[in-house]
Amino acid sequence: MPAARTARDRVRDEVTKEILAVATAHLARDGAAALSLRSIARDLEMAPSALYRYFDGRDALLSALILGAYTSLAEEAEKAADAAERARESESERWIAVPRTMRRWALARPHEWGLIFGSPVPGYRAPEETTVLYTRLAAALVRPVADAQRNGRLHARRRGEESGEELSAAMDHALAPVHDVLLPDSTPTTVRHVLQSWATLIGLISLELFGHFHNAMLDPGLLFEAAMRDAAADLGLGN
Amino acid sequence: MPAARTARDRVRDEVTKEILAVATAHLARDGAAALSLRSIARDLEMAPSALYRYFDGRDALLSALILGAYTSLAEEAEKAADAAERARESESERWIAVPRTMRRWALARPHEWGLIFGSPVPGYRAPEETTVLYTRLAAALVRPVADAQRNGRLHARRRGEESGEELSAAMDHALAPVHDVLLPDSTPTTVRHVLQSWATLIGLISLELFGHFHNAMLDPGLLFEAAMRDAAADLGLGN
DNA sequence: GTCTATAACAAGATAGAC
DNA sequence: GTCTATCTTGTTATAGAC
Repeated sequence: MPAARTARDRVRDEVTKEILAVATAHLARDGAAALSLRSIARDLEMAPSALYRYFDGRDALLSALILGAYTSLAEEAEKAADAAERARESESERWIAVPRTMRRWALARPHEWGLIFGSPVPGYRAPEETTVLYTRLAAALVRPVADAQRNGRLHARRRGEESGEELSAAMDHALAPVHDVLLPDSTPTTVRHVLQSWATLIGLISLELFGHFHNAMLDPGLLFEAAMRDAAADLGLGN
Repeated sequence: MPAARTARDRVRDEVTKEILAVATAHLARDGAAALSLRSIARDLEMAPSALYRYFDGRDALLSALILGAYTSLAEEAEKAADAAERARESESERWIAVPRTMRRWALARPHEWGLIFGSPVPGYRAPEETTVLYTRLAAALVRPVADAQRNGRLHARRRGEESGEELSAAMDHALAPVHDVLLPDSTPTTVRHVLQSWATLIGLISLELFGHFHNAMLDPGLLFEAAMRDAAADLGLGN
């Protein structure tokens, strides 16, 4: 049936893109809270009500922006992971590639970072498709770990085990989803370290972006590099 | 001059408290974005414009709420640090006490956590007084580390040093503010580990609270405990 | 059917007169 | 303290143009 792309369809896509472009610009300038349909309509020189032909309302537009942010971040991460893989860098360098790219991405578009990792606006919960993109992002980050594991070149310190990690049973179960989807060949300890590194990574970028390092940590980038290096060592990635 | 606390002053304080109480309740129910002066005024059965006699506007009210959140969190953290100190627990247990309290606090009042550690609403930047409270919070967290250091019972692994931490110069400078204010007797490596732990701590709680562990990490509390235990080990705190 | 504009409604923040 | 006026916002109803 609709294999035919009518002229109207093309115009519709065009206008949709324009709306999203203006909305993204407003988001970057004023933040999500200040996003206003009327203001976007003014910029586009159309009536506010006309926007409703393209988006169900403010919430739907915001959802589209959230989805766009997720997509952009996931794609950037995958590109970085691919590049590091092709460049045959050391394992720890490959590991750091994605975090570094995420930080750069975040610094370039802080409000979009906030859309993903900031306080969720109650009501407009993230659209369903974001879970797929979240997984793609996580998979890009984890790829060097999975590769090293597969090649038997992962020499984890198993810090926890040394001191007798007794909670394995409950912990294993709690880690199962990530374990199964992202790192099926790895040990639970590796999965746990990956999750902790994920928290450190998100925490460092958010603290920097949200102003918590102001006058405290003078060079967040330096700390970030050191932290991700530590994470690589904890995971047992060679350099 | 106004050493005399007139009756009007007392009433004014009373009403101010009532406003803050209602505002806090609304915040907990609907989140910061939905905070509405009119709705608060309705609950208090007064005219919306009357609120301007007590707060300069919506932004000022929100600033007061932010300040309240900081105060509450800092006080809870200090109480937890005091209790752990009095209980003469092991050093790693003392270290975990404050993070554990922070997580509990956050789970009980997620919107207030978002006010402090979530995406900042552009415009209402945090009031100046928050820096003092932020320092009190950090000092409570760090107290066991400083004590162990002072008693010569800190056996840091100095993981970074082993592999030749060449960036000491720039890193030392970047760490200086935290070093001087919070941990003057410690090594830069300890300060760095504290900052990384801080990021992990904030990251874990935020990820949990903002829904990123939904269907991924089934028991965030377990991961939190393990991560903070790891942090204690990295810092060289005995158990 | 599809798009757009006009107009209207409800809710909100805020300033000023009283 | 209140009331009123002005401005902004999201949203919808309606009617006309392609």
